[in-house]
Amino acid sequence: MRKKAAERQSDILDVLRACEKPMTAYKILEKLQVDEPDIAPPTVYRTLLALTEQGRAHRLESIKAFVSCTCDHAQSVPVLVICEDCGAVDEHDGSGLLPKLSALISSTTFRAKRHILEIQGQCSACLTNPVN
Amino acid sequence: MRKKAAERQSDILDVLRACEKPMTAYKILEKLQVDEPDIAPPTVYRTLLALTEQGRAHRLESIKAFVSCTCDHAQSVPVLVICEDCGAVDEHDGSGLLPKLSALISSTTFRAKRHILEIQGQCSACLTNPVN
DNA sequence: TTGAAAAATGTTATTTTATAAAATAATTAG
DNA sequence: CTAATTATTTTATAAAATAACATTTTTCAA
Repeated sequence: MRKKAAERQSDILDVLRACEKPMTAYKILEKLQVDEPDIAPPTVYRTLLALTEQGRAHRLESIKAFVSCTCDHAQSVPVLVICEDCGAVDEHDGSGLLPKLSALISSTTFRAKRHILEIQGQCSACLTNPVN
Repeated sequence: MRKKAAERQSDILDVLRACEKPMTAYKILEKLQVDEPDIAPPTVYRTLLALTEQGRAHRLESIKAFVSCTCDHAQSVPVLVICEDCGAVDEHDGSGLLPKLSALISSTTFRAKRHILEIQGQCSACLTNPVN
């Protein structure tokens, strides 16, 4: 019995939500394989592609991992703040940056399709409690 | 006879500059192997790490490739604009975005170490001349 | 209905990207 | 010098991603 795409998508979102930290595609695969041992990488990648296109999940390009979206899925400029120490990720809406961003590149009349904004550093918890 | 790190770094920068488009680590490796057939991936990755830490090259996280820096190497916020069609990359200085960016995340007192700003879309040349 | 075409999903195998660990060479302090 | 340290290379493998093909499901015209 095969699953519908929508069901796979919510399965994967459940996995992402169950773990507060970002997960790699292969970590997600492992979790899914507990119940369905025959799932293979392309299934996970295809589903993650659909989820990110819908804005229901985000791909953290700089660390090759995924998180579920915690903001408005329709937002165009997610800003993903990643703690290098504990791995926690916080999401913000960066739409307010768009005017400045387009001003930066306006001279080249570039048509922007996707904005990738990731900030790496230390979160307040890890700054307070350096051992982690 | 082995090469000094500085020499490797300028070799790789030369390779990057010779090709205006971004190059993957393995493409760079191929070019280096023309002259030095025994070079292996770790040498390339180690050198690229040094170059990116110095700000003399940038890693395009969203396309897993590298370009030489064309702006001020000391700048803290490179904005890399990537054309999805022709692959060309343009670099801008995004330091002006810092106030707004930190305002976005100030509530969490996050200590930012690295800003990743990449914009994907179509450059003016590809918009004008759709076939590419 | 039904079965041919299209769309969605699954499977196998491979490619691409990246790094761990061990080996070797160079450098430096005593 | 030469032992200890550091830097670099080499070998091997791990991790991430996708191509190509196979199968199943759905759709919809006849």
